Amino acid sequence: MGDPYRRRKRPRPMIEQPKSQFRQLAEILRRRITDGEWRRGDRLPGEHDLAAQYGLSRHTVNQAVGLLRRDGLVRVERGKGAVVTVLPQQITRAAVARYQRPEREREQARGAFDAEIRRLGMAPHVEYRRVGRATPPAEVAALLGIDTGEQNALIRDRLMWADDVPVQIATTFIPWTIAEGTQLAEQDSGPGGIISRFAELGLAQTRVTERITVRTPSDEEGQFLELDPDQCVYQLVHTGWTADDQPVEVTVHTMPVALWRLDYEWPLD
Amino acid sequence: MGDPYRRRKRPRPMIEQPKSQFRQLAEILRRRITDGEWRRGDRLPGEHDLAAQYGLSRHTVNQAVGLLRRDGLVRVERGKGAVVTVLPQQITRAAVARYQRPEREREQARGAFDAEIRRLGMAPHVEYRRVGRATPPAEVAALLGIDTGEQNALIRDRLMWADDVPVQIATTFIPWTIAEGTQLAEQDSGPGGIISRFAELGLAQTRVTERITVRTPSDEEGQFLELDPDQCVYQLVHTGWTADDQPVEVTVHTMPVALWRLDYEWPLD
DNA sequence: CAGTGGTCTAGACCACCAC
DNA sequence: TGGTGGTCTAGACCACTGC
Repeated sequence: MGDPYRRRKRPRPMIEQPKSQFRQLAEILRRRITDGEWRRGDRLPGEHDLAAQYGLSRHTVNQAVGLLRRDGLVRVERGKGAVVTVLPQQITRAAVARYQRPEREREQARGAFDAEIRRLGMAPHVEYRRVGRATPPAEVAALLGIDTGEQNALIRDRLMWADDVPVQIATTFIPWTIAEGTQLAEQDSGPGGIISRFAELGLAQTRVTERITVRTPSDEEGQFLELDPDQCVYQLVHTGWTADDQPVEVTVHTMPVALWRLDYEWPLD
Repeated sequence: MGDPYRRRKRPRPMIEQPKSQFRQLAEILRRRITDGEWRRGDRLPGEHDLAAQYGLSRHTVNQAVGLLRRDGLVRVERGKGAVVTVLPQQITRAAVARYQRPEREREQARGAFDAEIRRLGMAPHVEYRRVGRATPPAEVAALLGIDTGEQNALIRDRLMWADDVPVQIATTFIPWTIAEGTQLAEQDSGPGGIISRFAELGLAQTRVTERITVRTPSDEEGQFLELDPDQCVYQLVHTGWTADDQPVEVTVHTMPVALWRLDYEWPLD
C-alpha cells in the first residue's frame, strides 16, 4: 500500500520547511494574538513599524497581514490600521435543534438565533432590512418552482448582530400566492415564527433540506459583514417542504466562515 | 427603518465601482475560464506574457492569478505554470442519505463515496493510507471519552480521488477497546461497512452528529489535495453514538471547499 | 539551458482617517 | 496635515521544470 505522500515529498528537513518571510511573520503575529498579547479591539502596530522592526519591506509585511485578514483575525480600515477582531469562540448553529418543537417557546427564527448568541455571552440583535414583494434570484425561483424574473415572492430580509459584530444575513423567500395577505408578509411573523403560520395555512412543513457551499462574499455582503474581500462565507440554502413535497420557503443564510460552525444531528435506523 | 447599507456606502458611480487592476484582471481571466475559452487541463499564458498583454507589472498579474488560485479555478506548479483545475460541477455529499439503510447494498462508507463521484461521471478511487493502532488527536480523544496522548484508538485513514483529482481525506477513530480483534481493524471492513460491524458487536449506532468548520489546510493536507496554501477546506467531524449515548466512532473529513457542497435533510414534527 | 512562478525590495502615488 | 493601508512599478534573485 505504501505511503502515498512519499510520492510528492522531498526528504524533509529536520527542523522545519523553509517558509517565505511573510508566512513566518504571519505566524508570529498570529501567535501574539492567540496568546492574548493582543486582544479583540487592540490595534496592531503600523505596517511601517513592523517592517522596520523585522527588517522587511512594507510590502512583505502587507502580505503577512493579508493572511491574518483572510483568517478573520484582524480587520483593516483604510487610514486607521489593523484591529484584532477574532471572537473568543465561534458561534454554533445547531441546525436540527433550532427547528424542533417550534410551538414550545418561540425557539424558531429569531428565537433560535437569540439562543445561539446568548450562549456565548453576547447580545443578539436582529434588524429587518426589507419585508415585501420582490423578484427572487433565479436559483431561488427554481427551487420554489415559480417563474423566473417576476415579482412573485415575499422577501423577508434581515441582518443579525452579536453585540456590535455583524454575523449573518438571512433572506427568506415565500411564493407570493402563499404569503399574500397573511401574517407571513408582516414584519412580526407572530408567535412560533413563520413555521407556525405555515401550519395554520394548512401548509405545515414536514421536511427540511439545507445545502452548504462556501464562496467569496459579494461587495454588498462584504460591506455589511465588514469582511475583507479575501474572506469566505458559508452560503446555506434552507428549504422547507410540505407533506406533499411542495417547497413553501427558501431561506439563504450568509455567514462568515471565521465566525460560525454548523452542527447537524440525525438518527440512524 | 431605513437601509442599513446606506450608512457605509458612498454615492455609487453609475457604471461600476473603481476596482484595483489585479481584481479587474482576475475578473477577465475568470470569465475566460467559466465561458469555456480555457478548459480543465489548459495552461494559462505565462505571467510575463499577461503582464505585457495588459500593460501591467508581473507582480500585479501574480496577484490576479492568486485570486483564481484561492477560488480553486487554477493550480500553479513551480516551473510549469498555471493550469485550469475547476471541475464542471461540485461534488454533492448527501449526509443523511449516505448513512441510511446501510444493510441494503453497501451504501455505507466506500459505497456512498462511490455513488457521489459516479453521479458526476467520474471514476472514484479510495486508497487506505493506514489502518492500525494509533494515538488520536486530543480533540478526537475528548469526543470519544478516552485518555489523551495514548495509543488507545484504531485509526482508519484513507485518501479519495475522483478520476485523478484528490478530493478528500477521511480519518476514522474507534476506541481500541472496541476495535481490537474485530473486523473493524482490518482494511476490508466487510459487507455494509463498519456500521454493520458495530451492530454485530452490540454497539449499533442510533444517532449521528456532524460539525462543520472551515479552515486553511495543513501542509500535509495541502500536499495531498494539491491545494494552494490560500485555499480553504471543510473540516467535517462525524460522530456515531449508540442508543445509550456512547460515542463509538469519530471520522474527520477534510475536503476542499471549491470541490464540495454539503446537503442535509431531516423531518419536522 | 531557458522559461516558469515565488518572493522580496525600494520607491511611489493614492484614498482615507483623525486631528 | 500627517499617519494609515491599497496598490502599482521596476527590478532582482531564487527554485523549479523540461529540454
